Amino acid sequence: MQPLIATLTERDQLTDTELSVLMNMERQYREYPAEAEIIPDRSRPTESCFLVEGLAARALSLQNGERQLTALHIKGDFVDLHGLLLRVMDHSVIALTPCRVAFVEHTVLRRLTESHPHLSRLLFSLVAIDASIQRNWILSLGRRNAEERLAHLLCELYMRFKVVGGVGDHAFPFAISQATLADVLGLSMVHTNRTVQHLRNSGLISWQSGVVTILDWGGLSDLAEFDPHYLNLFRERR
Amino acid sequence: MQPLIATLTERDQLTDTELSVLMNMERQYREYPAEAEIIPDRSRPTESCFLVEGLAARALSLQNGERQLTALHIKGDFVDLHGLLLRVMDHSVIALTPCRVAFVEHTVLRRLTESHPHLSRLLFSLVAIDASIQRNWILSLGRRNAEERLAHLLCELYMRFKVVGGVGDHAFPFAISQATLADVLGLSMVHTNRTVQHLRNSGLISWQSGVVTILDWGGLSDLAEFDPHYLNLFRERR
DNA sequence: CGCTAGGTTGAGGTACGTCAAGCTAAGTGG
DNA sequence: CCACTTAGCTTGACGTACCTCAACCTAGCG
Repeated sequence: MQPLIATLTERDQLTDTELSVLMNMERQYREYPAEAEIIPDRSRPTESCFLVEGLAARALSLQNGERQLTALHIKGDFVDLHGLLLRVMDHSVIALTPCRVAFVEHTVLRRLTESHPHLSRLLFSLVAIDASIQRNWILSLGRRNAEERLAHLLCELYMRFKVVGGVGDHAFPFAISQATLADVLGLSMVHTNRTVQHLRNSGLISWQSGVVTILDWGGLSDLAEFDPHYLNLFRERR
Repeated sequence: MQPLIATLTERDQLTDTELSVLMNMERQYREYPAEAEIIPDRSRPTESCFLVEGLAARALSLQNGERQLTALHIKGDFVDLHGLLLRVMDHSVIALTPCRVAFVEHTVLRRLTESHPHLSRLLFSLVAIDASIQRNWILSLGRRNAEERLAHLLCELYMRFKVVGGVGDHAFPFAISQATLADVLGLSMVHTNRTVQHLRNSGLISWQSGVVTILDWGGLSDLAEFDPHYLNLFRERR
């Protein structure tokens, strides 16, 4: 529960009642190996889920098999809250690394949203923050070159990881293959590789055994024109 | 009010009470000329708005002045519902053509969401549908070439226009410059021009005096691999 | 009649993609 | 301990989808 609570309290204060509502929320934990499908496209989930551990993604594909990941999720992210609103999935959610996921019945969530309006708004604001992140990905894909795009992604991930903890000094776990990263960046694998190497050779980052370390935060965030505002990492009456 | 009600009833049935709540919702209309800023970036709106007439967009920019539009909005779209959740804007909303916009105080909306949970969910599901559209733009920008990207956009817009009416047979108003379209597609103006011409010369579309006509829906939607499912254009208990 | 915004065209450059080969490290079986 | 396999990373050569620059064209408008 810790990561989800951290994600929420970063955005607004929770009352003791709200905290205990969350702590006591009926849920079921499931484990997924890397590459597993957590929620299939076109399914009609009857429960929503949040990530407790691991890295997951939303995936969309073309008929020729090309794949684009439209969001990356880390522990604390309510991955599928919008399933509560949309009913039929328009994309799939997959585990990129082994994942531990907590599932909550829609009925439980719906009851919660009706009895705790503030907590409900706070939860839905996570959906809005996700949308805000997606807008920034659109900006990256449309107007940033490969290097800037990767730099921006790494800045974003570091800031998000800092909220839920478990990161070292400017370092965070990122145990995915470059082929997967290519599906995030909308690039080919080969060019992704060259882009990663370029950031490494510029001394901006290191990336080894599944851990990214940002060696020069100023340099990387300047290159990316990174402005964390869109992540809503501030307490606000919501 | 008609377009908003059409947008909502396309997704779920409204009770008479909900209809009258909407009809009687306090609101204020404002007009904007093309290019005007409807909601500035970094502002803290105290009201949300929906489009009654015209074409609007969400805009994000880089320091060098390059611009990316992250969403296109037509009449009936609740452009800024998420301002209710996020407080500080992370992008600007601009009028692409002359726009008529209805503003509703956050206090009014908040009261509504607390007294009418179903209507509230239905409104928030519009936010989720926006996010779903954004995911598809990410797919387009990451994995579709210029022609497929434009084809997909036009298919999407036609389907959305059909819901709110006022369109001819496979035709809809699209009175923007190719430079603006380039900012939607993440392309240069020159290449956008060539892409438009190519679709025209293939006999798939015509685009003149601000009206796009899809001459060959099958051809265009095949080219785009368009599947309207993500627009949630079906009635569903929400 | 001239001005202007927007559309069109051509020529040349570049950031990417594709293909194909080779490398490295970790795991597997003998 | 050593072949052998495999997944992932790396490199080079070459192709192409897009970008940039710059000119010109067109229709609408004062």
